[in-house]
Amino acid sequence: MNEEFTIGQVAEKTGLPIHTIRYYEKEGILPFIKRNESGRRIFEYEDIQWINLLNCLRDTGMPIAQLKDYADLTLQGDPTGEKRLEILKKQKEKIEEQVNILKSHIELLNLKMEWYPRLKKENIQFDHAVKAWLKDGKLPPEQ
Amino acid sequence: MNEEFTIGQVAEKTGLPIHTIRYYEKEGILPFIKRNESGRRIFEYEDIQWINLLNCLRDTGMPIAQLKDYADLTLQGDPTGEKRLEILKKQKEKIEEQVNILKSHIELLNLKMEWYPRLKKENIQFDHAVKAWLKDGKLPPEQ
DNA sequence: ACTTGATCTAAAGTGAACTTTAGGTTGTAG
DNA sequence: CTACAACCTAAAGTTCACTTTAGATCAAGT
Repeated sequence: MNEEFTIGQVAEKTGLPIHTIRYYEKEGILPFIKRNESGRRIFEYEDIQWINLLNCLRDTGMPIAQLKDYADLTLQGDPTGEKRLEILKKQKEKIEEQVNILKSHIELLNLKMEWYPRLKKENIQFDHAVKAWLKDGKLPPEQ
Repeated sequence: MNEEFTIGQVAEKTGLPIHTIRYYEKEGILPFIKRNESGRRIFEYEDIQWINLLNCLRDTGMPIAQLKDYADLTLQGDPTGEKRLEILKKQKEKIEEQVNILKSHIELLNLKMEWYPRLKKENIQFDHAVKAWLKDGKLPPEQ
């Protein structure tokens, strides 16, 4: 219980390089980390969870400056919960939208591949005209 | 039909700065753009769709070099459809996972906020111990 | 005590992705 | 015919997010 970790262990668990963890602390987005008597960083399990959240937000394009805002809110404690919730929800919606864009491109590619043999046989291009035929997403019957 | 656009119009429609569009072309990730007699770029509707896909992939962390690979596959035409599909699916799965991570953090925050008044009243910290009680995600009955 | 590996700080360096600058061409409106 | 906005290239500059370097301290094993 209340396990403690060194920076090296945290690097391994989170996939972040040691130097990046120190850099993040300097930027103020790891505001909870304690030190021992000789100045070495001590991480707890919650710090690892926090770093995982940072990783997630970074990987989806949130800049450090915004992470800093989020960290500052978190430092202000529970009363800022609603604001933080808002930020996370917005980010979630943003990346859900990206998922939808990707889905539609995936569908288009699938459609193209389904059409490809037919198009080749009939020597036509998969272009806007063809896409227009495809409103229902099905191949018309072969002539 | 078969509408054509200038770089300025495309910039407006896609949200990318004009200079970035030119930069993207130089990097080889806009391989379909034609020119008029005097060397100006001519964009079609499909080019705008392509840029939207690029934007989506970039916004979710795909580097230019990988976009270049994807563009090269696309240039090779329909036979590389499966490969491209694989790339898009992988990216989609990657960002769906990020959505899940965010969801779990959002839930935790919601939980904290639900608990906050109780914790304050009983003067306890929302910490590991508390989280341990919460396996079922519900508040225990008030004592 | 001595070596070795992990940690520390401060500061300089790097790579990717733009962004700006400089100087030139084009095309439409007055 | 001239102004002026929109376009062009090539090249230098900037920003962000690390990453590396240099030099010091600490902790465990022999």
